[in-house]
Amino acid sequence: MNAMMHPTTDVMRPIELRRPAAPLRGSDGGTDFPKFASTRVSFLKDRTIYFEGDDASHHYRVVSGTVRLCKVTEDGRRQIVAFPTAGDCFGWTGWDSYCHSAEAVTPVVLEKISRRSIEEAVQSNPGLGRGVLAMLSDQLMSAHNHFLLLGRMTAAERIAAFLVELARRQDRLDDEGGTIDLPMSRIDIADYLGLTIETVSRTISAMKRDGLISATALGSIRLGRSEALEQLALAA
Amino acid sequence: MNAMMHPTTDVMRPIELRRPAAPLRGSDGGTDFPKFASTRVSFLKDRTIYFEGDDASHHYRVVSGTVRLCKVTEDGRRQIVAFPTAGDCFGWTGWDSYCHSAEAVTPVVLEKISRRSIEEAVQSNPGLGRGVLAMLSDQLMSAHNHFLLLGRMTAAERIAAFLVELARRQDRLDDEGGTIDLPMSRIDIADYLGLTIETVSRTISAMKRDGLISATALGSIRLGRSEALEQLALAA
DNA sequence: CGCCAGATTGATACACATCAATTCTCGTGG
DNA sequence: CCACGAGAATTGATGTGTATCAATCTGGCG
Repeated sequence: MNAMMHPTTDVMRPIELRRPAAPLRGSDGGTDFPKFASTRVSFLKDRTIYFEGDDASHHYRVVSGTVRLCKVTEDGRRQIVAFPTAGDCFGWTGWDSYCHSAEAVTPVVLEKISRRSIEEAVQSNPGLGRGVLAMLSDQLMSAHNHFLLLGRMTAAERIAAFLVELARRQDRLDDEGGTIDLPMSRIDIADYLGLTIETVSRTISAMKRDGLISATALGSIRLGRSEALEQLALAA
Repeated sequence: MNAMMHPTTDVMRPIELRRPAAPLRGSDGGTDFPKFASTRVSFLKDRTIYFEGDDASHHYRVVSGTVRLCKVTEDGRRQIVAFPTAGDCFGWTGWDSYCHSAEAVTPVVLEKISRRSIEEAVQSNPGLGRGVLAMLSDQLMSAHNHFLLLGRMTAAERIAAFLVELARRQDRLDDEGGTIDLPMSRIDIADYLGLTIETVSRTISAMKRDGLISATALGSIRLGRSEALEQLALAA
């Protein structure tokens, strides 16, 4: 387990498609994060949005698509920290540089907000700060839940928790037999859950055998009796 | 691994020793968290400060001692989320109730700040919000680092990272042969690092054999050649 | 001095990692 | 439209790091 497991290198530089600014947009899904003046940018699948260590000049909000935030050790071990999707924010930091990299899992469209403009806006309008605060609090809480997953849950429980989380975020938890999207690869899932691809694959296969889930195509999964999954995911 | 590992139940109710309020205190260690009007409270070792699910009415700042923040599953598996010490804050949440419990590892003295007073203060003085923001950002970054530890590091690496973290927080990293405090039990360490007591114990013993560390008494450890430890802890 | 919770150490089990083929998927070009 | 190729996913065989079970040891305290 010690040595490198799935080295993931990425030497592609982001390509930014500058679009006309669309300041103070209306409200689409996600949290009630305040609306700042923003620029639209797009990234192709697997392109890097920023690298760990880059100057943390901007904050992002996902308009569409899925992003992955990664930390990588010197010897190539990778841990995915979050999968922001439509409505989610990322790239906020109290430091000068990002402490993880951000990559496009699917083609993505983002709102890019300069750090300075946020700081100025918050300065002049304290109410805005609350939105940022709420966002950070939520992310911290999710992080703490993920601690429990990474530190104390079995492979099956991690997968179940992951699927339930996805279903919830896609509003498909209550749909019986609802089909959820799995936009990311097995490697991404493994690196998010602290497992290997093989274990992820085997566990998903076992769940299919047991009738917990079924799949038509790769990249989507149907939940059969989601209660059983929630049971496994157990939460607190 | 599935079933309960080290069930930890705590049915003690907090005992609060109300002291004269000491509002707007001077600056002692830790981050530059703004000073709000606060009440001093003390807790004996192993007393619970609040339970997960309790009404999140207050925010805390550690004056002295060490606290542990815990999440526990139904079947008794526990994950410690952080060990706040002097200067650190905890208990902030965007929700109505706490999403983890807080317990005194050692006897502790805390500053207790009502949630409302923070919100009012931030409302009237936007500058204060920045301090809270910085605190949350820092905690989120630590959380992401801990992801890497829980998801991708070996037992030896986790212990090394833990000791280096402690040494750094106690400003003993550069002291050659500096002695650091280990105020928490092996169980606490295990539940923080996602291991078992036995593995923690074995790993520490091995490190002693290898001359990485040495110990005079339980509860304190001397680092012999901290570079080797930092090497193991590898970070990003 | 003897008790007892916590820590250490030992023997063994097992969940997941690792190594190694196969088999799918899906984009591409004939 | 189908054959082809390549990367991704699955499946199998085996290894190993850590959990589990079980004593034994240690150190603080009445």
